[in-house]
Amino acid sequence: MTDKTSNLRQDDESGAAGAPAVADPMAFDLGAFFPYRVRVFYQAVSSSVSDIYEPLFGLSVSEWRTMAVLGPHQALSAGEIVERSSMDKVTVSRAIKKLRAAGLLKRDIDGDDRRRAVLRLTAKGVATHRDLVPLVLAREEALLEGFSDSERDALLRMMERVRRNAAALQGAED
Amino acid sequence: MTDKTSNLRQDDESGAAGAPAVADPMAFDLGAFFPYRVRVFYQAVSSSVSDIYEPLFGLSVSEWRTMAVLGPHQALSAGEIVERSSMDKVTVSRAIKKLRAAGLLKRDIDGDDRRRAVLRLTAKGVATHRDLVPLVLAREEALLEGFSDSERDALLRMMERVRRNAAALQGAED
DNA sequence: TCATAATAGTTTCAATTGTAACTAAGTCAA
DNA sequence: TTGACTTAGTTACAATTGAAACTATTATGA
Repeated sequence: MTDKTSNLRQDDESGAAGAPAVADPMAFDLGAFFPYRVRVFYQAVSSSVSDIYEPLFGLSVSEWRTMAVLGPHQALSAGEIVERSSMDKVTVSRAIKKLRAAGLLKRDIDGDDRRRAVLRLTAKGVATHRDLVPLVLAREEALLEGFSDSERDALLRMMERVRRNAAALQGAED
Repeated sequence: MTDKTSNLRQDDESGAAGAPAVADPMAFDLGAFFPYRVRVFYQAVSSSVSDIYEPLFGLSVSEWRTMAVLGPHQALSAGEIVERSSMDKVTVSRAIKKLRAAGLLKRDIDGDDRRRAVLRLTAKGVATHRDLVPLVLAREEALLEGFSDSERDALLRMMERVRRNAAALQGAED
């Protein structure tokens, strides 16, 4: 098993124009491919957190995120939850439906604009939020165990730089 | 909009035992939550790469990964692809089915163990792999634009440290 | 050697997800 | 006004996914 760090050969002269220099396309190593590493990283983090809120509180990812957004910002519309959670509106709509059925969230139709529904945590929702938040924060802390403050900062900054590079490759910046 | 970096307050005295110190559970900010940032990062990277292989080659994520693994390691069983791709066997089985239908991959039953099927890229599969790999590597490079070698290294190392922390939280190490 | 267990891979089923189409309500301009 | 457009949110539909059950084959142990 080769243990290489990168698929790119930076001292290669041959890749004159657009296509980058590659030692040998057939030698491509998925395990060294940055996006693959990102996925493995993401999956580990993601399932580590959902191991908290799923079995203990019966919440799906989108439900947890909806609760999380509503915690500090009492009284948001579905659209505002979409903005603050980077989920799409269908996902949010369904999360709201489930959370309402579970009695964690209530909905009031806005008097001025009757298309708009204002969402609030119920007393039960607030209690759940209060119980859940310290647990997920503890898990966050455990994931970053051994990282100094400046390392955490460096990691977040680099992730954000990559994200911006990705956004620049699409039309839509930031 | 608060622009805080972390939900944790490290100078808080109150969190004596297990539960970490939190300024105020209701003040939890999803946008500052590390796992949320990881997801945003992952989604940007992931869709940036699939923008290459999906429209241009009609491959799904799992199909691309299967091709990628088979490129350098001609002749693997489905199980070996599972190991090298961190996909589950159902996903791999389906990717193989599609790739066979597309004529990119062929399957031979192992003579010694007839449960086992050995998979190889066809000539067409090799050609596709050869065309595709430089494009995804160029995209990888674009995502890491502006990163020095040592920064790339630092990012990968930190992602791996987090992943190991996550693995340690489950039973199964590494 | 035959019953049981293990392994490779596939299929079934149910849950999750996103796109597109849709309903309902509000805005705006002629 | 009223007809066209926009916005908020939901529903319908199709694709993706994973857990569990299943088929087929091989290994093992009494």
